Amino acid sequence: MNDATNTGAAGDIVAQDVEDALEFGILNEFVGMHLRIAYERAYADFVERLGDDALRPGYFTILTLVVNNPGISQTQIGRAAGRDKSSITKALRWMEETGLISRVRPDTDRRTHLSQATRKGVDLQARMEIRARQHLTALNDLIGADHREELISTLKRIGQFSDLDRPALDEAD
Amino acid sequence: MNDATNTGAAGDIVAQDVEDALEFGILNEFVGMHLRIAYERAYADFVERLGDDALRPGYFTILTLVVNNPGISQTQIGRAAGRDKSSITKALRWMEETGLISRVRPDTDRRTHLSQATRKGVDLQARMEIRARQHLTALNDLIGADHREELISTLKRIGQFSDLDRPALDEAD
DNA sequence: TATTGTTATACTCTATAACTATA
DNA sequence: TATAGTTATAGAGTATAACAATA
Repeated sequence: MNDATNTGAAGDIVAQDVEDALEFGILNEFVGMHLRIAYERAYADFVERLGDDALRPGYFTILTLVVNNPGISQTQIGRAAGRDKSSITKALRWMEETGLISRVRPDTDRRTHLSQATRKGVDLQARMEIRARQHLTALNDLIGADHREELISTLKRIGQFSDLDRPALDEAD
Repeated sequence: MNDATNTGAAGDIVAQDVEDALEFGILNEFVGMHLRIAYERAYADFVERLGDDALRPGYFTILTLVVNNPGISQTQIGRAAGRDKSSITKALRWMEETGLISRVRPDTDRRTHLSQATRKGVDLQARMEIRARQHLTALNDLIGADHREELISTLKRIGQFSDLDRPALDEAD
């Protein structure tokens, strides 16, 4: 690691030679940064592979939940996708207007809106799922067949992580 | 999986009972969604653990790169952090004004700005790194000591993934 | 011609809080 | 009182494109 205690005297500063020579320090272990970069790459690959006219990953997630769970509510969608219910409103409205889903307010509880996919929604989801599987196959080539399940279960554990579960920590590493 | 081919007749729709009963379908394998959720949880834990007055993860990443690589340029920081150079400008300007870093335009190439941390910047980074390691320790408890390296190397591989490396894919799964 | 850093701008995704209508 | 969904608003994080200075 380089000496970084110089307080700012400008004369002796020297440019870093090449990118490869950089020191990452704690960033090598900084899971959050690697999660962000990996997420962005996965997102971009999905969009490139499915084309600009297809639904984006977030909407695909919602539509897939509706297709697989006719009668799902907006709140349930939010919980399943790890988002606040308010983040789902616009997507569902758009899907209803576009004819991908229909929503019903049941007499037994007129607060809730139960969503189900229309034929058009089911078909779109099915077409997208084929492409999505190609995307996953490409990712799996990177991940390695024997590591895939472990990766996903690890990500799920991190996703469920909350400060409630959190053990008290008094010292570093 | 439920029958989802209903085209919209409203009478027979039934609410999903409980969240646990939901069908995720392809979403179970949908790495991108799990990456996003895991990233958000990791980000939130970092912020909670370090406090509101500390730098956020993005700025911590930049400051750490500067501390570990005196003389690093803005473009190098961007590449190392997986972001466009334009996304770094505001952070570096702010850190300079706050006295965390100083920047020098060398006579050998007056286009570039070489950053180095001041004493104040080094101290802040060191204090934050202690807390950041507590955050990583908590994450590692979830990840499992024996899975940590593999997780990070997998995330790095996904992060470097580009359509250039991408093999042609003609069929699903 | 190419590169560094800057600026203006805009986009995506998401949450918070206040609201309504129901329960 | 509590819950489902809506709305308005705002924030974080980031990229694109055009630009000036410099190489």
